[in-house]
Amino acid sequence: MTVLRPVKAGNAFEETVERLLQAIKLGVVAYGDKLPPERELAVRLGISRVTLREAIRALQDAGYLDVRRGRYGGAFVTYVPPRPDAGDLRQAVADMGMAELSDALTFRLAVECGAAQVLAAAELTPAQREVLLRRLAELDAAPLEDYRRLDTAFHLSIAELTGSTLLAATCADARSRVSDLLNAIPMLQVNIEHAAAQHRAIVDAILAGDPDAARRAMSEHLEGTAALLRAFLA
Amino acid sequence: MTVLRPVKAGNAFEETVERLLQAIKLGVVAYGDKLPPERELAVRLGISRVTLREAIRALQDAGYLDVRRGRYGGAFVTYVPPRPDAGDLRQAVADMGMAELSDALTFRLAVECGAAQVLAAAELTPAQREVLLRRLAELDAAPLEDYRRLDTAFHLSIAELTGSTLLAATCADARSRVSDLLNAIPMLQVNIEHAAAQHRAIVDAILAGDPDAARRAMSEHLEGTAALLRAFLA
DNA sequence: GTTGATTGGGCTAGTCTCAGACCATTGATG
DNA sequence: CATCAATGGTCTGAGACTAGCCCAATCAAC
Repeated sequence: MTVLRPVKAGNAFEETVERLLQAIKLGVVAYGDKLPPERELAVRLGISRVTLREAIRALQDAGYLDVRRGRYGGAFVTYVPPRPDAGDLRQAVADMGMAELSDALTFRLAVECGAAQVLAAAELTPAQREVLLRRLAELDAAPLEDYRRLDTAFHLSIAELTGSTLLAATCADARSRVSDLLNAIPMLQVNIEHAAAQHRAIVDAILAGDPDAARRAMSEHLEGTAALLRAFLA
Repeated sequence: MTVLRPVKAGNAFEETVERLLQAIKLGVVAYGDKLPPERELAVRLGISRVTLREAIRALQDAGYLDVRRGRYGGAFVTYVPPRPDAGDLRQAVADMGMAELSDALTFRLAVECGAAQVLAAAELTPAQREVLLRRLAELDAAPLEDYRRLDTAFHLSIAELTGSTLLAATCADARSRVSDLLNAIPMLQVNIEHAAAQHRAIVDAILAGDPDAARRAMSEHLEGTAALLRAFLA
């Protein structure tokens, strides 16, 4: 009875902290950027300013944000992803539990492959093709410290370009469930080159309008990082 | 910025009504069945009994439930899916909006194809194979009034068998977003036979361990119903 | 019948969340 | 240096939601 699951994950405060953390860790707001003004953000998140402020305060205490008052003030992101470390990885997995990890990886595989397939099956406008190619180029040209963020942006673009906000939100959710783990994997040059070739294959298949190839390329790519994860746990 | 979307869709009461309606319309609790006792259900939904009772009361007033007190009492489902009708369909689409409909169809296509692919790529136990075949057989043998419910059960089984509760919940959500529309499509014998062949193809591909074929079969099946929808709107 | 277990019905005190108003700080601009 | 717009900081009263408790109805079992 998967449908009679909890209606809400936690209280508004916890949910908000989680969501802001997601935005920060996925790099939607990069280091040095600031969040939208409280009044605006509260409306977008569908919560009161009081609750939002409590969440921001918690993230400030935890060292993710630096809040400054006055005009041109705001909540600035101070978080930098930790240096990849196999110990952190084991810790992150332990926090999460193997069952939940497996669930998250399966979930991500399914929704991202689904997004790639759907996008490949759609007729893309020149503007959409351009977005995809630009994200790919940015990722290829990325300095190491921006790699994760731009990789995330690339993957999320595929879902967003399908035009389905539900799918985009689901892919963002799936990604954020494994982001701590991905961030803990040491980035080796050989892996990055391997990933670049896979990214290229995904884009080629989408632009060629080949859903099967797109699915296969995305599947190989994600299985690759899943295998890396398992390798570092063994 | 798809990640800074609302934290919650509505208040607890509305969310609960929606969730119970989902369970009823998807046939998770069939006609004549009763919901779990209030105390138990409230815990499972993560809400207070007061809020749950308000939701049940609303569904009772709307004619979906019949609530009886005392031992062996409970909230019994009285809802029967309306007779398919093209007028209802147009109405349902109008209530929903074309953009949201398109979003929901894309979403469903992506997640269900992803689930089929993942399941085909997994090594299934004999028990899992049996569940899949049983659901298929039940659907083939279904009397017309049970068809929708068993069709839903078949589709959800694919997601559940992947072992990912996240994926199962997402597929249930995707299905429920279009269930009103599916229920409004007149069921012609020729369509049911066509669907049966597609269901068979999906199961065959999964049992054969062929993710590409599974994806393709699911995609064709869902595009078929999507095309039916569009046809009835033209 | 009487009993007892199970289930819905209802009340209360306390916490969480909200909307809205007002205050305090900052810094660009004139 | 004075102004002022933008932004975070704070308070309050109202409503939503919760946990926990007890009451009322029903019906199988004895």
